[in-house]
Amino acid sequence: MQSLPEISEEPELTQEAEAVSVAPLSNTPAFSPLYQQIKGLILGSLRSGEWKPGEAIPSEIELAARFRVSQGTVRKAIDELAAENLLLRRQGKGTFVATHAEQQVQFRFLKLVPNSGARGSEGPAQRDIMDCRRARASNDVAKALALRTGDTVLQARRVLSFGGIPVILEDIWLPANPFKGLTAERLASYKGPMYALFETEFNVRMVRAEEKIRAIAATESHAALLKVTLGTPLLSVERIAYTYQSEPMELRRGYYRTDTHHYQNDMS
Amino acid sequence: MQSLPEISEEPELTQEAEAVSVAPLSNTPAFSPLYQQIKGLILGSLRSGEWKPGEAIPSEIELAARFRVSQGTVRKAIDELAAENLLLRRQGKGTFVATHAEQQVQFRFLKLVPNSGARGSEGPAQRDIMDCRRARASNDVAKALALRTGDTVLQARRVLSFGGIPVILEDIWLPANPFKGLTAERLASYKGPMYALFETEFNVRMVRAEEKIRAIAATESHAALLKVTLGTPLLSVERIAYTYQSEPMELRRGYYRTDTHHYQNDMS
DNA sequence: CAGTGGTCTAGACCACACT
DNA sequence: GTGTGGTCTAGACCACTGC
Repeated sequence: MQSLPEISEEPELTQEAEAVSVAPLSNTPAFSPLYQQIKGLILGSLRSGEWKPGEAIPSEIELAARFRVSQGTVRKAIDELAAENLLLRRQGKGTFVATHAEQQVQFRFLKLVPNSGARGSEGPAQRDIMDCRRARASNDVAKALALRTGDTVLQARRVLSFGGIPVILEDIWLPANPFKGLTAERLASYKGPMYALFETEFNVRMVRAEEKIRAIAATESHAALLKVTLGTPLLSVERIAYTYQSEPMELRRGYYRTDTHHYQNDMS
Repeated sequence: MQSLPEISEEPELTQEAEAVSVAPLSNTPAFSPLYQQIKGLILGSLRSGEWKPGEAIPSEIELAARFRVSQGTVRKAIDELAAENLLLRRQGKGTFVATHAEQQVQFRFLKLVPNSGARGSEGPAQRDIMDCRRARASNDVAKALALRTGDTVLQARRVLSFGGIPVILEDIWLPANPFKGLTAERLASYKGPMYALFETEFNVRMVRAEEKIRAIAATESHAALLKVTLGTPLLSVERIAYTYQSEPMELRRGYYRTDTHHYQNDMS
């Protein structure tokens, strides 16, 4: 493993640099390229909030000087972070911390689109918060959020409507601690994606998500809120969203009507 | 736009090289970096079958010499093709044309996994071909496959079972021409993924796929073949698979039971 | 104009696989 | 050892943005 050069002028980074570069050069069981170590340092600055979502990070040349590596090495680290949608490169302007509060990526984790229509061709969604209260984590909720059964969680329920038609019913669970002070009123009054609110108000940025999809029959409460008949087939979408690295920060159980919309998944 | 150097020793490539490099250097409306042009040339060789799935392509040094560019430029072109799962890099061995006939990517486009069990923990799938015949393309089938209504297509139906339980019912449509000679017997006797058979027998490699997912109620024929009761909610998965570039080559309508399995989608 | 990211090159060296 | 891909560097130049 190559060692990062010592960075005595950057006291807040020295510790991290030492933490990732310890092993000698040859025959190391876990070889880690320099650019991966740089990537880890940048990730650390993102996690610590040194650069906030939407802001520009230092230029490649500055970062190369700070870490005492070549610009090409910094570039490769940034390339990977940009490929993971954590950073956004803009030629001539700089490199920016990605955010959910952008038009182009309004619904980065919502794959439901109108049937045979261009995405978002029907105007913004109407969001109706039905409920938001503190509760105790059940077994499965605790497991999904890496909490202990009985820990306090925030639980919310909302309906998303498009063109006046209710299409999505969502139950949302959040760990209480990072989201202290979140209320139904705050949720209801916020215009824009919920994940953007999480960023600006609670400094929580969702970076990755896993979804498990099943087909179920609408129960009475589903039917009432989505205005369908009892037993209508619905998509059940269970999503766990993660922050930087792999800390689960949200559990969301969605129920989607698929008469006017469908779940779109492109693979390559 | 930069020009590719002339390659007089490579007659089969000269034409393509000229085709992609015409404009002068400055103020070009459509600037295309050299590595993108190289990527296009490599893609052309893949499409033409110069290198077959599973084979190694020439080394970076050889390709750099052939295209008269530096190794770094070839590397960047290969990097992107590898990121798109068209090539597979193996350190110390070479770069290989990706194939569906590998254990690790057995079901690259099948996202259905057993509930809370490791993927493939239940042994191989049992494939039962129910039908395979020539037919005329209906309106929607023709549109999906970029054919004309009434063109000849091959239509197949099969059931996939895991651990003796039927889980997936699939209707498959293929354009008749590229798959001339495909029979139910050939499908039934082939062990392994269908896409691997397409590669070896028909030189058709599926590279990309789009899926539209809905929840539906099982019809009588669904119920009979999947051994569920009439009206059971099923996932309806309509997939269009594409070959190199963007030619649609397969339409597949799948009906998934989601009692023992679920559709898993990871986003980042 | 200066500053940013983007491309291209050439060379050195490292890690891995096969022989 | 030889050949492959993988990393790192240094420098030159190009394209885009905004002052």
